[in-house]
Amino acid sequence: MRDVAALAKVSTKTVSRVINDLPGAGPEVVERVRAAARTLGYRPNLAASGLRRSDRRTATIGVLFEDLSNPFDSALLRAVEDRARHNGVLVLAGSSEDDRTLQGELLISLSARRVDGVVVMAAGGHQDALQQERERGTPMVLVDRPPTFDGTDCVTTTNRDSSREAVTQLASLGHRDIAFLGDRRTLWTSQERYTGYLEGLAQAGLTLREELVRTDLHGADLADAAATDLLDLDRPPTALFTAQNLVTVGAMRVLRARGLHHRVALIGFDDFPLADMLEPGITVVRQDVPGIGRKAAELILARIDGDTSPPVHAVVPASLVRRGSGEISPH
Amino acid sequence: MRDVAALAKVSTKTVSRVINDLPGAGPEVVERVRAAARTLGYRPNLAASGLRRSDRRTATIGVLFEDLSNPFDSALLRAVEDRARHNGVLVLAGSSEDDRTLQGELLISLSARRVDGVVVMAAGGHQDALQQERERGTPMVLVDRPPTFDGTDCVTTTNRDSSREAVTQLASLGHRDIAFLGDRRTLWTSQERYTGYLEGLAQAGLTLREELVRTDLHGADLADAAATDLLDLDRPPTALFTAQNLVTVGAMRVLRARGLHHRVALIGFDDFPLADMLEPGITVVRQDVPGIGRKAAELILARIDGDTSPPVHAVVPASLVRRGSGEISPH
DNA sequence: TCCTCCTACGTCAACGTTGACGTAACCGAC
DNA sequence: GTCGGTTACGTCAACGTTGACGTAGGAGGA
Repeated sequence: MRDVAALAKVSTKTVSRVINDLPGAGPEVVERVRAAARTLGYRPNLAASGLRRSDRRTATIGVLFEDLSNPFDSALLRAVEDRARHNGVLVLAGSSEDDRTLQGELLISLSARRVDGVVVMAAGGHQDALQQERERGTPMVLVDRPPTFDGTDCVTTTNRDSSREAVTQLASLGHRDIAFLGDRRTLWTSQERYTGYLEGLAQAGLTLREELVRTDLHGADLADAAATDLLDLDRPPTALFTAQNLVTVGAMRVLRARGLHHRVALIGFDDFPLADMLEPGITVVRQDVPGIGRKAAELILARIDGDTSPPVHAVVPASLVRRGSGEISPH
Repeated sequence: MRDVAALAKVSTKTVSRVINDLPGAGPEVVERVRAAARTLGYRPNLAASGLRRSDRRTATIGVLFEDLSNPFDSALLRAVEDRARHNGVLVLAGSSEDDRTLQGELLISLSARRVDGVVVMAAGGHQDALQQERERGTPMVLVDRPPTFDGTDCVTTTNRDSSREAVTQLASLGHRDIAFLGDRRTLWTSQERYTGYLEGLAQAGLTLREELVRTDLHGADLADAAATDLLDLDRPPTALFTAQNLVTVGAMRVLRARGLHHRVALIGFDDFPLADMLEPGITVVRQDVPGIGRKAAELILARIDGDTSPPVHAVVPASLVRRGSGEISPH
């Protein structure tokens, strides 16, 4: 900046005025400064600027999801990024692996970089680190899972209602033995979807068969094993409700391996690419991922802009997409 | 920091020493400072620190890919992120939409935030903005596509050789009418894969039928239309080589719609989730995405650490994954 | 003519932190 | 007892930028 000022024969303050489009600089001075900045390849230092400015903004938000290579997470990131860029805000992204310790460390890293706010997919278990960061004043929006503490915005989907709808649909086709395959029980979404499953059973007048419920299926291998085990039961399920996308894929794989993919019904929570191209197409509960991301971004940007209205829990509706696998009757 | 110093009854310099684990602070002073920092919830300001430190690092790198919601890009991001985190480095991520203007703007945003280096998937066309940023001294690694200027590291895959291998495989089954469906011709990868296609034809003694070559298929809709058009030819292709993952999906969709998915052979460039679960399984050229990401991250971290060895063009081998669709004979 | 107001600049200090350097106290050696 | 060296601190300025404030010169009105 000093070099630019020297080349344009003005003070650094005037350079500051020019690059920030502030009044108080004559037309030919503006042109001189612009030219000098161009020839020197000058780029303002946003960190130094933020240090001095009164609002102390970095125009950067943090995004802490579970796994950025998961299609759900990356679609969400993209939606947040698009909305943020609209405001000139960039995104510092990290994967927490659903590990509280790692999430806490990443949160500290983001905090040290003075992000203006964070959008977090909370890791399972207690949320002490999140709550602490929130109480330090960091604007925060949780996505996918709600906070266990007060005063924080959050955006989720209709986990329970949509799960109930899926199970009701299966029951209406005559299924009486509907299995539940879920992700880790520590996750709120898993619990909600399980509750929806129970509600669906109850609504259809079906009794719960405990042995048809498998949870903590973290990863495709565990899902494979659980599905295999279920199909080996004396009275195997005629329909599966898989409550997470990787679990759905694992179950599908097992059904195909056994040639049962046209005989056992399957509804999965979360859509995934190519679900429509399989034989049969996979019926899923589709979340409105761009909608969730956009909403989360709008909330965090509003909070950063000083919105102090009461915390919001936005629920973005999911919808059942019928493609065939969920429309298979029991025999 | 001043508050911590006051509470611990030391100078800010001593606080600095303690939080940076520098010598020159007695054991009980260290403890007092740590306690004070804890009770006040103090977080060092990395921006201010970087401003003053001699190396001027922000421990942040920029990642500029085409579309973070594309599985290829997000897997790459994740690989870079993992390797970077290992060094305490965080990732500022952005999607360029393959738009040079947008990419340039994002590059300026990253530069203003003083990222230590950038990993870029160059947008098609000229790379003036990239070159300019590079010449300003920003460490840079290109992925997926090489630079059109000198002095910059890059990591790509075996586009040409693997494409040739795919076409050779189809020809060896007796296919003589092999179509090429490619992404935008401005992309280096498209050109390389097309060259590989030509080499494969030549190697098999086949002559090129120009009408079987369709390029600039940006997006699934264009791929659909091109595939439809090809299959409507008087002498339609008996095999398709699709040179990008979205194009592959579009072609698959058309083949299925026409009931030709068991009759027309298909090999795609880039693997995608569930390619193995389709009927038939889709034969693809699989890139080693984690390998590419790791290599790119290692290169940029090394450059940031002052590695001045000559620029590297790392080529990470891809491999042909046979799943069925590429093993269909012509009648 | 003189005063006021505005415009177009410049000067200075401060944002939070650390490098360079200073200093007081203590240690061991001669 | 003095001296050189080490340890454990503190002081000061500077990183790149901007808010607060100052000032010179010109325009406009009474």
